[in-house]
Amino acid sequence: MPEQDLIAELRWRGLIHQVTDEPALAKQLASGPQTVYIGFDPTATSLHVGSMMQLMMLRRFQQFGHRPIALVGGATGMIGDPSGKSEERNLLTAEQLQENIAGVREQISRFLSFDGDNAAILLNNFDWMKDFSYLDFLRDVGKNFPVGAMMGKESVRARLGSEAGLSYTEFSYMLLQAYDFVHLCKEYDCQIQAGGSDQWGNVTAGIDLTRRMLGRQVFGITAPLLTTSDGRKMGKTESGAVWLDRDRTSPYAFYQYWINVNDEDVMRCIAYLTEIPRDEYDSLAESTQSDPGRRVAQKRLAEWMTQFVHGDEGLNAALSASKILFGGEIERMDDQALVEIFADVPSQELSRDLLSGEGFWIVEAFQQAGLAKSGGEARRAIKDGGAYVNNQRVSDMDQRLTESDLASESVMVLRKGKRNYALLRFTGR
RNA sequence: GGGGGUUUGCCCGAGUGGUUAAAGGGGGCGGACUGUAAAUCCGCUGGCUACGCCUACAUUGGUUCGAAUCCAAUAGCCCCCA
Repeated sequence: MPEQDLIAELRWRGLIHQVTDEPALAKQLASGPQTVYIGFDPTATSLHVGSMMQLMMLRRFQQFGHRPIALVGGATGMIGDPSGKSEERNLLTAEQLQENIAGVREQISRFLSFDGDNAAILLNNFDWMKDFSYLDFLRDVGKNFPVGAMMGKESVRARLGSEAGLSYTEFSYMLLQAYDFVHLCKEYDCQIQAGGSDQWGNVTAGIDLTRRMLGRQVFGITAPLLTTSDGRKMGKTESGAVWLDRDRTSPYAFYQYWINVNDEDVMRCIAYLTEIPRDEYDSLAESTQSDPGRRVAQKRLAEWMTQFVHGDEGLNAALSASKILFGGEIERMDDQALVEIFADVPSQELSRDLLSGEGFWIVEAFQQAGLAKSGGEARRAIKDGGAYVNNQRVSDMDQRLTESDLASESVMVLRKGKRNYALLRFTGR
């Protein structure tokens, strides 16, 4: 692919929020392969969909022949970036940080190519920060930071104006990140730092520092944040963030998240997060416009994302689970298949004896399954017509469950409302 | 330190002696509609061995046949004077 198209590619996808000296950067990009870096905070053992933007950004650079550096913030993670945070962060423990770094590294490595002329590089800034003494750092780096300029940064101003305040530690964060850029520029000839728009302050701090310390012009480019049309951050559900790690967010839940994206947001997600090309994008946009009910764009987005993050088998699992959970009869299935499909659903093990004799009272069953906090709540669900056993509505308050109500050898599928499922497994004797 | 006010169910907020498990709104949960959406509409929203019983209106103790409603003390919050 011709290098000069990168900017155009990023632009039509809406991925350029701010750039420093765009004409010079365009020239630089056109002059040959460049090295670009993005930092990732090891705040958890997994990245979430918010970080996908950054990951994809590196991929896009790589696809256009540039060399990406993914920097895991082992050192900066010890401090905590105040950008966009309204309160002082708790410091992570050393062990926690180690685990996080390992998890994040593993994930990043899955999405970049480590072969060829422009093989990606994975670094940890702890490696060059660990031997930097406090005194040396103050003399070499700190000296180049006018406090006035630091005070002007949005991330600092926001916090100083609030009750939460800002510790010296977090105040110093930007020096560390800025120095990363200097280091990468010196050691890897890295001249571009990318990131989310909340990183603008840190990025420009790095650019200034590089100019002062190395006398070199380097560039910054930030992408917009992934937000919904009403301004909220995307990638959050009631139960928390949407993670890339299948143990935290199953392929099914991941798929469902994207399927449910609003019409107003879906095209932006496709542009920002996928590599679906322009012409298909246009036809999806057209379809969303003319026939929103079919949700062609949502399906494509969910499919692409799930496939990309969880592979073919992840996507297949998500698709088959979705099919059953949103309609299908549940009958004559086997334990194995049921448990797989309902992998996300809470389950309870109960004694099989409950099913013999009189049977197991439906109200009690819903309580045990965790679908109702009290008997009253369970009764209400039944009265309101919102209680289902194996996807069939229950109307009789006094119903007793027996072996004939099992959906498979030992499992019963209870549901309250549209989507609240729970499994009861009747085992033992 | 003195004076006044306030305290209600998940939240806000009516209610000043008896059909009050407590108006109304929000939220939540169901249902209908729908596109596994949004909007809209409807129902439910203390517990239980459930047409009955129990526990609830800051806490404790009183008055009364009967109190969330009256009295007293205690605690929290708010305001005014010093």
